[in-house]
Amino acid sequence: MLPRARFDHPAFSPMSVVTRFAPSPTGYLHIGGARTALFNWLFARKMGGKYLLRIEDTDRARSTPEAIDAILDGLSWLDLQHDGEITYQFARAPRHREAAEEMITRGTAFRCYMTAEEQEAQRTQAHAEGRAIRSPYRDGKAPPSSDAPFTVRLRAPDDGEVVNADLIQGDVRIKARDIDDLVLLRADSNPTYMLSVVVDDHDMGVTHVIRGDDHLTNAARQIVIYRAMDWAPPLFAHVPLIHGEDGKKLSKRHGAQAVHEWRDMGYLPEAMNAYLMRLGWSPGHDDILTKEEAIPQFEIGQIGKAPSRLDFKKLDSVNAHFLSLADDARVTRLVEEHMKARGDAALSDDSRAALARATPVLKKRAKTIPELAEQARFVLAKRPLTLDDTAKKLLNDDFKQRLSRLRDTLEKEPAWDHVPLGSALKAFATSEGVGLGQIGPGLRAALTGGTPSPDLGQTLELLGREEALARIADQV
RNA sequence: GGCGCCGUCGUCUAUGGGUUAGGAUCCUGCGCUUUCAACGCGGUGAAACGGGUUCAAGUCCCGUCGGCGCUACCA
Repeated sequence: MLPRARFDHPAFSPMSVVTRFAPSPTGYLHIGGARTALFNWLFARKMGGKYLLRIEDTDRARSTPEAIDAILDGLSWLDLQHDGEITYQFARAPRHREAAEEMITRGTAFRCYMTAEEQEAQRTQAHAEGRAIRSPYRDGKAPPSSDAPFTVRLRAPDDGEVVNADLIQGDVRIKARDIDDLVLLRADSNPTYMLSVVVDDHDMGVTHVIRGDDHLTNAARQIVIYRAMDWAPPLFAHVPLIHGEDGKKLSKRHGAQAVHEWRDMGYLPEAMNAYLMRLGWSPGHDDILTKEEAIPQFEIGQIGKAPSRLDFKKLDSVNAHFLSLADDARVTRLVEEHMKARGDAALSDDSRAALARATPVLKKRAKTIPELAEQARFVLAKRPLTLDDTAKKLLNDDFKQRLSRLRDTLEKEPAWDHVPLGSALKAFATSEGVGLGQIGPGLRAALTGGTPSPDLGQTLELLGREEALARIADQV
């Protein structure tokens, strides 16, 4: 069992900050969850505190080991390492029951013997009266029989209001009449989410609960549970949700929601982090920053209250930024993996080397890995090249004469480097009495068959002397 | 239905009552130029609506509209 909390007083020092990310393993790591994890991680690092991970698997029917792996995978891809051991919530059910029992003893919770029908009737009545549901057993009404099944319910406050001084949303006040006698222990004696979160957050010493604002109204109900146990509640920060490009709640039809899908689409984890952190949060000046750069600047109070939308175009540009900065060998590997995943034949050693040579140039020009793979086609193409229609037109008989002369010039080039090669091209154009516009497109057609490629000097260099000259020779 | 939260360019956002409402991205014009990009310089584009408080409101208050959440023996 975990040690009891040592943070029963809100006057903790910054060093004692404890945050947590608490996903339920019923699917993949959602990008909204990823951002929540990021915010928790950022805040803990900023404060020199701890960032904990808890798997909320109390829903036995919907929780799966595969989902746990997927979530752990996603978090590790994003390099969001948690401190300490992972807490599995279901394993702590005995402790949760113990807390429920304690509340019964304290008189802040009670056994409720309502049948499903009675409950439905109560619900209807509460609905009609515009208030939350209350149990007839809350004040000690005798059970219908000694062996009647029961749930354990929280005894909601009779009057007053509960105030959550939310770090993002400001003071949120809920009146007592709107707080229900919620179920703490089910009839099978398993704890509900509402009980488990409170007990676990308390026992784990969580000081700041940063989560999606779908939990905003739950905070008030949870505060009541803290009071029922005579525990000091943590500080809450409810982050607005992320919506799809159409402004609607994220759902299946928006496509990619899981982080592994973004990885497969060729986005870099550092780009995902940079993009996600700026959804709802702004440091004021910098637009693109790594999570390490964000640590000192991170402020919960700077998180906006309005939901934000996904914008793939913006993500693309953020990804382009990090792609151009990424390590060459890593990018090359990612491109290879992408080509393999899309079903291409494995690269020969020569092709792999050619790709590796091209990566430093190409990574500056591409937004994503698939796009880079597309731009690398010209290096990987095998002779004789297949020409597209434009290339065929460019390579007419007249031009072939000129191409032949260019080849002779190029052959004499001592250094096969893009700078002198570029100069040689200009000098050749001058000697032919034409502009580069009369040379470039045709040469490129011969060199690539029509697919896009970088600057011609670069293209020649990346192809290598032998291959470049051979491709030209193929066309004259 | 009840309760709660939200509402600045298309999008992400800055703006602690007084600004020509700033930046990024997208779109777009021009430049560079051998394609495509990249890059450089410009441009279009915003305070949901209506009241009020105030000398002064995007900023404070109220209402309307719109979006979202909770209202489960899901989390």
